[in-house]
Amino acid sequence: MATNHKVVQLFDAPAQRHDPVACDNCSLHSLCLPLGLSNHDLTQLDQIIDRKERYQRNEVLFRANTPFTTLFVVRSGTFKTTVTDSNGHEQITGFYFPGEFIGLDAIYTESYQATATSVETSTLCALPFDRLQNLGADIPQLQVNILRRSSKELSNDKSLMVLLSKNNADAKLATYLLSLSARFQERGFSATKFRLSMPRKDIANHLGLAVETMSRLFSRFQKEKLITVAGKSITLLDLPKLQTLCDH
Amino acid sequence: MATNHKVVQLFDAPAQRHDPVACDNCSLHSLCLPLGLSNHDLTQLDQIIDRKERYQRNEVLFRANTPFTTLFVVRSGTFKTTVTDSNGHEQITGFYFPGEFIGLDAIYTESYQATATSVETSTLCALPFDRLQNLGADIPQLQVNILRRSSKELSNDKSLMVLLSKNNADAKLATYLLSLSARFQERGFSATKFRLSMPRKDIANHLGLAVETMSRLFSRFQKEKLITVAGKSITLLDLPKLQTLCDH
DNA sequence: CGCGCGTTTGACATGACTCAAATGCTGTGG
DNA sequence: CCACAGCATTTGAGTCATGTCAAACGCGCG
Repeated sequence: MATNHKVVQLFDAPAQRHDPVACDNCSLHSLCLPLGLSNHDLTQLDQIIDRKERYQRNEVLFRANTPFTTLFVVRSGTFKTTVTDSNGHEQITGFYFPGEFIGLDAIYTESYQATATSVETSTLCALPFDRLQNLGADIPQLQVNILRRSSKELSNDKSLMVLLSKNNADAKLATYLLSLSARFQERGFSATKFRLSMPRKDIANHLGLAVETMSRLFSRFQKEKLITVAGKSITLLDLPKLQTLCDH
Repeated sequence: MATNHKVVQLFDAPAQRHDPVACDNCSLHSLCLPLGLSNHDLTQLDQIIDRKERYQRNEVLFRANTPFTTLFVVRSGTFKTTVTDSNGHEQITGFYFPGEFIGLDAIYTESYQATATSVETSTLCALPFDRLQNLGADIPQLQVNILRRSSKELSNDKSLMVLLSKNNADAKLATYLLSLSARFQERGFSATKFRLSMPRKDIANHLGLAVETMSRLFSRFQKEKLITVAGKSITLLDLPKLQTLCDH
């Protein structure tokens, strides 16, 4: 088995299959920065990457308003980013799965804009930004790849904004589930059966809904045979119908 | 006078003051790509920029799902981007003011993710992306600047997501008004008195509210002496109180 | 086994949407 | 210059979805 945990962590498998010490044999290769880089350039990139140890649940990776030094790429597990308003109310601005970048929005301001926390046991790669920029001056393709990642996150965020401006809870949840589905599929996992690594409370917060509404939605969607949920595992039964729910 | 229009267009002034034909003497210089570039590099950048003619109200700049070729920078006026779901319902994903980039989210997908439309009479600079990339290979600082712009928009979008997940209309409008205020101030305009170039309907749509709710909010905010509105012009009277409204 | 937290379910209040209509503004043509 | 058409904005009344409060339930962890 790929893991010795009692419960198979959805995203541990690919990272551990090869136990990557280099980008070269990382299963996330094609989702990440190495894309299109020569072997020589890849070796240079490899040398500046710090492969951090394991994060347990709810450990803080960095805090909002601290100096930006490092970009992170999730290798396994899940992270979330949160901002806290002056009332102390927390708002989750994003979940991050393997191959996704954390901290891109801090490049401009040179300080992290949100607090990043692990949602479950997770690992990641750390890319010191100054060294990455030095490298980028010699490897234009690397700069392009970083920009492309940033563009991709922009594109995601726009979709999320559309999701959030829907004034209909059904549409919000349906859209969110399909977005998860697409991201999992992109990573070689099932598009219809996956594990919700984050608690209901976090999904609700992220979607701007009350936990109770979330829970009721899960129940109703199940009654309507759109999904089946059992604790953290979920199966999407009727993708087309979920799709139509998205459009109000 | 800087303009011969009957009504002074808020953002016409700076663009017309110097009537820029080159980045060098453009008043948006410091907000835009030229930042930190040598004169030599700037000349090269200048040469690939196409300074488009004037757009009238409600003209389409590009449509969603068409091939991405060009980044745009607003020189004067306002643009908006919209996505349309399969029900034909439009959602405004962003407004763009002078010095802001349109199309950054299309770099990854290589097709525009939204339709861009002028909100009022506007002008812009067009940057062919392939030529920009060629130039970037020789000018690392240019690549960095583009990435920084992209990062800045990410940062903006995250804020907007926080705004949209608020389930309280007062907070949404207050946050939005303060965000406009900050952007105007950044461009050297008053932080408390400005013109809403977009119709109420568009603001409502952008914030995920009904037009009627928007209108009622404006009325109530006025009654509570937080703002004064007269048609398209608005004055923020009580920034601190607006600020507290943002936090639910 | 029992505690605590995450989740579910119920009852109720309320804020925002919908529908409807009045009013105001803008641009156009006579 | 005025009249009018069309659209944007405002205001009102009523409904409904979602939030809030409260309590029960169940699962995981110590």
